[in-house]
Amino acid sequence: MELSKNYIPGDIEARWYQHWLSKGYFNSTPDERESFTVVIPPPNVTGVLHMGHCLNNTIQDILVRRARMQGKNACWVPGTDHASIATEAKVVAMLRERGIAKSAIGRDEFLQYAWEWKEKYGGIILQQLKKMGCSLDWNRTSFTMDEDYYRSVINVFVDLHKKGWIYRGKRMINWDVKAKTALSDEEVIYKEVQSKLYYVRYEVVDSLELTDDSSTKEKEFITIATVRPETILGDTAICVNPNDDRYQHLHGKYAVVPLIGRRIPIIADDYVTTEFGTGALKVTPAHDMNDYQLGQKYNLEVIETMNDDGTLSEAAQLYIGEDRFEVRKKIVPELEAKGHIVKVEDYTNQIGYSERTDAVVEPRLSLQWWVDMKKISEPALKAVMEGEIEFHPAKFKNLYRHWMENIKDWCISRQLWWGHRIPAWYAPDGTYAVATTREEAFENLRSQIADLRLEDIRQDDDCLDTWFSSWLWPFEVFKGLSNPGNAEVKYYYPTNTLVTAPEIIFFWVARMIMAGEEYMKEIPFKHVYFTGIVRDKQGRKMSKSLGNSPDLLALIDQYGADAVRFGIMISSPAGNDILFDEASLEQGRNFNNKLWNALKLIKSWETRIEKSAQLTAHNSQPSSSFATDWFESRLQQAKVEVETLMQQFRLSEALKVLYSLIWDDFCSWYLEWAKPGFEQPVDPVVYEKTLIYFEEMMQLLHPYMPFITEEIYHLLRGQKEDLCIKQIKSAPLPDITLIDLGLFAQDLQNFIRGVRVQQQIKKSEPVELLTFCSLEQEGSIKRIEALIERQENVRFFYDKGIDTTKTYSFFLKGDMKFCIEKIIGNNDEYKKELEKDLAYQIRFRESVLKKLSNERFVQNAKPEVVALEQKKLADAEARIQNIEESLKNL
RNA sequence: GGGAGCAUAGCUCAGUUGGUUUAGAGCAUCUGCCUUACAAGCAGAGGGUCCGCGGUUCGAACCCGUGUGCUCCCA
Repeated sequence: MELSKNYIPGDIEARWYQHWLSKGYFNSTPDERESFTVVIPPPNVTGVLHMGHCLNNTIQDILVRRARMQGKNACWVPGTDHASIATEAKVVAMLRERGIAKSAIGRDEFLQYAWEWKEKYGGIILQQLKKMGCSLDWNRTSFTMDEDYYRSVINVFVDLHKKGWIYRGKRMINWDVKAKTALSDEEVIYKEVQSKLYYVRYEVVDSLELTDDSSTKEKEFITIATVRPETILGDTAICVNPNDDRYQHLHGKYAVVPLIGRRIPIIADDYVTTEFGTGALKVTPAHDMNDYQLGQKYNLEVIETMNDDGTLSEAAQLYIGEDRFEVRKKIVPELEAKGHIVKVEDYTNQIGYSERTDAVVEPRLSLQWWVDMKKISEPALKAVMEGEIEFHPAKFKNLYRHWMENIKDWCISRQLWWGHRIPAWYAPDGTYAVATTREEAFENLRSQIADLRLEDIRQDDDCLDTWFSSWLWPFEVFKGLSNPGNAEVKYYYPTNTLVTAPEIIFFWVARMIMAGEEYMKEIPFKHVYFTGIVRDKQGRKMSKSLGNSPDLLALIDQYGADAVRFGIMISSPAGNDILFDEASLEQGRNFNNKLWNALKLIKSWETRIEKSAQLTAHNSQPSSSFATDWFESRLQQAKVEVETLMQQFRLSEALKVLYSLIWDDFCSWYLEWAKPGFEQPVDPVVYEKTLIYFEEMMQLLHPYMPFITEEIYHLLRGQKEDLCIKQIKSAPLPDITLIDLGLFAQDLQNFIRGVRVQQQIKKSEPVELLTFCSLEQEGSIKRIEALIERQENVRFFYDKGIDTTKTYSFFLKGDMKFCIEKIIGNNDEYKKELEKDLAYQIRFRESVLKKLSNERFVQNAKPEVVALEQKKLADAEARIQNIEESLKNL
């Protein structure tokens, strides 16, 4: 079969993925083997594959494929997340395009459209994962709104409510006026914006009563600074710092709210900073987080001046029904006209925007459902701090602890329809019951309300935060809650490793641990591997709005999935952000090509295997025997290194080890050493061993680059079994002496090549290598002599002696010395070089001498360290002596 | 304002309990080569105030303090 000039990934990748699927390699059923379970962080049904998924899922696939090759029963569960807010937004937008308003069609019809949308687009991302080669068990594909899953979410709500851990409360929340929904703190993005700071003066009066004293004395004013003048209408106090001398005399007095004339108390609290603005703060408890707290403390009136869509309510008295930002524009001139504006300054501040709709977030009081986190979080903190669950890298433990120790209650209601509807039913008088069914809730309510009819009760319109369903993911994908104690959940849970982004350590990781502890009485996973955030070349986070996120499928088409996987892994240390650069994909493609060409070389040997008896006496060929023995040890060494690095989750470094093993050790050194001479036959032993080495390297590389490795494995010789499931054998201990001898051979060859370049000696011109060493050393050199002689076109001479009238280039290794006579070339340049080296060596010797003559060093340092310094000294002295000799002869 | 992390070659990063480190790798750069697997390649070369300052130590990229810069989280 003719192999193409370069590796072409397209067809090969599609073919192998189909083959693996048809063989069912990715499907897992419980058996007697050790399980290795990974659940995918369920991507949004709205999503398409982006670089973050690529990184995250490549890592999971590497772990899963390796586990599968190590004899474990690997099970990687795919699935998607219903993504309440994002999906609802997509469906609303789709309906709007068709001229349909969500409010016009009602809940049931809306949900029909939503399900349609989900069926049509929800699986796209999973299809894309196949392109990347992800070895997921597709029979297990789950969705957070599957029937059983849905019921489990509801049951958890009912259960936590029964335990008293879920409550209903009016709280200041982040309100998205566009989506008309509450947002969690994490869904708010703060941006720096240019605002105006308005200084507004309020008249001061002595009492709450409307006594007309304006004529008798001069009016007094207090000036506050605000960026939100439209909220003045909801003011219920002015607050100053108790120690602020400017306002001492105003404590206990009242201020008059401009335009509407309401009288509000002037209170003192050290929450107020004297330096900011005028040192006087207007307090609007219904529309500011901090003001709300002040309001609670001083029992202030709460006036909600805003509707859920950001327009002003009747309670505002003015501008009713107009948008908050319109009102801001209008109220300023009116205040100005009435003499209330003192001055206006430019001001830069942080304003919260909705992550989903980009609307300015409005702090708003709302009746929401909450989980009391203090009760449920304790075991989850312990599990991580005591190391039952390991974080990689461990630095995220600190972050986790800080959050868990300062945990706030979790607002779990969302004013949306797409999701798990809150199982609470209300009687007309507002009494409510939480239950799994309407009937159950009705029974409960009827015991409290005499003449209640079933049709009178109404279910809560809101649905639950998406994270309230995904925190059950690691066990509910095995129906751990809907079918408790079933064989699958027993076998697969706890899962082994979770791979996710540090951004969702609180939303998801922490909460999964809580749910696992609460409902399975066991941690959900043993290891959490945090990937970095994928950024662009300039370090900006990849986002749709910046348009800096490359089209992953196009990249796969261009470079191949293996190259993309390589590119993203080679520069991706755990927990560090990765700066995505297409150059690394190119490196991946080049690596593919290197592998392909090594394959071509070895295939070309197939027809040249020497079958006659004279060559089968393998031992009579010391050079190829050395090459195979050396590489065997080198391969074993790398295998051990890879195993160690993988265990530490240092996947990027393990890949670097393999890259260097294959490119440098195998292609650059081994193949050159083992290569037969021009038109020479191939030693069958060398050929056989080369195949074994190549196969083993493909096996080690397979988790990273599954497609090309499988392809090469099959092309090397007609294999019946697939690499995908071939079990990795543990490596015997490598022979370090052999590895060192190989390194020495490489150094020596590099020296010869350097001399050739420097002296402009052509490769075709033979060179004499004068060798000075002991008899014992000569034994070792003999092992590498032939291959160096052939590859570098040199001849070794052991007893020729040196002609002291000539100059030489030399190479020292311990007390061995190798010389090549200087034939031509610029003597001045060579002299300069030698002098530079001499100066360096002398300085180096001095520094070592200084150390060794320091008594305290010799006394305190470990003997090995001292011995090492002594060896350094000896080496330096030998070098100096040789350089001086050479200089003398110049 | 509170907390955390990071700073090593042009870029991305290794550097394990302080001693083969007057510091490594990959990529990029420069020079020479279409050499019988590979120019998506081969052979060579250059490139560093280990962020600044101070301390501990016989010895510091590494430990301690401090300053600066960047990033993130919380408010």
